[in-house]
Amino acid sequence: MATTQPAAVDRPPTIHDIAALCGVAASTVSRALSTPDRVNIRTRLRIEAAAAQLHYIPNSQAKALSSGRTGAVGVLVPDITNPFYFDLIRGTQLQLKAAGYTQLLVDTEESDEVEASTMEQLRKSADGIIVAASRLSDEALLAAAAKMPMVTMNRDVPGVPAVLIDTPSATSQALDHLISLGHTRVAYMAGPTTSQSSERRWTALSEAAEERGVEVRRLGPFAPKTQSGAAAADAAVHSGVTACIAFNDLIAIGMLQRLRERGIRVPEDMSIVGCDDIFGADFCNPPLSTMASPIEQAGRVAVSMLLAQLNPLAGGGTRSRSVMPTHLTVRGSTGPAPGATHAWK
Amino acid sequence: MATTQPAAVDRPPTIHDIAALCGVAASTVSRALSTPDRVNIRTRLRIEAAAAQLHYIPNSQAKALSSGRTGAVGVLVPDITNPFYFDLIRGTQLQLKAAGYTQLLVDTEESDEVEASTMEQLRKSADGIIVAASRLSDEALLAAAAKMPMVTMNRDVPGVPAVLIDTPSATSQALDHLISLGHTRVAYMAGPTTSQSSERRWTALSEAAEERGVEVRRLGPFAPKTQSGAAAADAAVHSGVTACIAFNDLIAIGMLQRLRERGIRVPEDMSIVGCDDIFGADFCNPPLSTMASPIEQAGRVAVSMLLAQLNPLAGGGTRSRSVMPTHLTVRGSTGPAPGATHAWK
DNA sequence: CAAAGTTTGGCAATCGGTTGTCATTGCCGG
DNA sequence: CCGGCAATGACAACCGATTGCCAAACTTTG
Repeated sequence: MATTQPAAVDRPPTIHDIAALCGVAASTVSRALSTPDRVNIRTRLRIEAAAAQLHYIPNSQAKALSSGRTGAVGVLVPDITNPFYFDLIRGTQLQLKAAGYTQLLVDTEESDEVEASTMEQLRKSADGIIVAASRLSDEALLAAAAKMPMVTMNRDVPGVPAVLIDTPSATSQALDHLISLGHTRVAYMAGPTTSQSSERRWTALSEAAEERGVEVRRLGPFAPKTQSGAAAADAAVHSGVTACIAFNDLIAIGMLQRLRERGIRVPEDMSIVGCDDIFGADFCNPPLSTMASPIEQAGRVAVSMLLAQLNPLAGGGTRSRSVMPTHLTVRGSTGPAPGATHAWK
Repeated sequence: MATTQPAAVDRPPTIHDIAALCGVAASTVSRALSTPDRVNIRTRLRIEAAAAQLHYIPNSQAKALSSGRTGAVGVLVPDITNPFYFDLIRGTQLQLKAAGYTQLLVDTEESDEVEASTMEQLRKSADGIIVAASRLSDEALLAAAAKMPMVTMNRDVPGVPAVLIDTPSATSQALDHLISLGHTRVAYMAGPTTSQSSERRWTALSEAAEERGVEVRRLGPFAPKTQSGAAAADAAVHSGVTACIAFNDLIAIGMLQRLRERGIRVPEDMSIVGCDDIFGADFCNPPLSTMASPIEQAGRVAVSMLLAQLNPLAGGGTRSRSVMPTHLTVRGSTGPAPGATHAWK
């Protein structure tokens, strides 16, 4: 029978091939595969067998086109090479894969324009997006969130679901730590002015400083890269502080390198606290005291929140905000202030 | 006129909306936008104006479905959190974006199965793929390459275009460096057995050792993670060598940490050479001597080679192999062998 | 000025599915 | 034994573009 022969062509099988093989309509195959209950069990089994035999793989493009759902989620990060995002990306990747979604990772190059145009592009090719450290304005974010399901990371805009890392509270831990070591003049090495995280940290830090009666000055802004650490270190030394809390570990590590070059000892002459506990923070020299949090888990949570938006049917109230705890991890880059006397001496 | 009013609906505009607005057929709009020469210049301008006015954004799904081209390229890496891939990913991302392609990044979790199934999935949603450090067999890779345009990174399979990083030749530089420091007993800390890079390095290294009449032993395999460094360090110490060449910087950095814990000084008691010059290699303690190469550029080259396959029309003969140079960067983790006498003494 | 050649742009099929509509079938109780 | 209801599966429209084919309009040439 010429009509019964298995797909003679090389081209990947479609539901039509399966339909022909089983003697049913293509739509029946579609239903058997996506709405099993709406089809006779025997027919379904036949279809499934045929699909397996043909090594059928559904065409995601076609599926997306007709159903409107793409099965993909965009993940936007400002800088892929920033180690902070490694764990985040891995977290989202794992959780998305577990849910059968594909991750579309995009580096927005710390640019609000790239970010905006990417979102526009993704609007039709993703079911939702996760935006880390957005550079967009609150209004722009809100508008974008209205057009497609979205979860932000480290960006708190009312009305947009977010996963926040509680670094503000960690900054007071860091400050207390430094105070307990006798430091009274501390600097905050700020990140990009467009970074809300940096602003939030500074706010928390200056409030804490006021409560505790110590002086904290803000220096910068500095780009979140190790190269900026040199300028940051010089600024810190010039300002006369004995300890610094950096916007993130990249700046902190860069400072470590610069201070070493200049012969300024850490922590004897200057204490440094980073933020994020990125890859490298534990083996730099000296190992960096830093504010750590479960970043990979943050990525998973972000995905869960997004998927909850996408499939409201499933149980579980949709939380619109999730805060990840942060704690200070003390390593070798912080020590007693120069000339400080121990209280219990 | 009810018919002339701009798209009343909220839904994103399609070519049909543009066609209606201009009073032409949808196909004309399609041509005006993708084959400008085949349409009257005035019509084209009208269409372009309408498209701009409507903020038209072509639906990539639909485009992919009907044209067969998706405008996306898959990039498969075994482990996103390995810093080695940061620069690679950034290189591919930049070059792909410049060419108007989208990058689909997937972490294959060092698993050949995940890798294979990902390729299968990507077959319909990407125009080609770049596979870094594949865990697949030569046959499987060759078969996959026959089904879709592919470029491998650090994997040399005849018939499959590849970008290779010339670490083998760098290993002899490393060995010469160690020999010049008086080392005669050297260990190679191997990577995963499924990694062809590791095998190629070992082959080159043992040949070079034979030529130079020094002893090199192979230890391992070790997983390419800092955690494996502890076992590697212990094995190295136990074997009695005075210098190690590690499969990559992660292992080397892990060794550095372990040796420090055990009170073994680097480089006084043991010299360590890494490979890749990843983020962190310059600020670990001591800074790591390592074999460096232009990874980001390698990513760009891989993309160029793939795009050349996709658009054979454009000039430029299709190279099927590209080798990136590698050089030894000496930092603080290598020094004179214990008890060695300087030759010029 | 007509014949021949070249643009130009519309029609309709197609990509591979999803989904609404509806006819058919079979089972049930009355 | 028949009407009514649920289950089943075929048909066809549709998602938003691309593209082969062809007719109309225009240009060139003899």
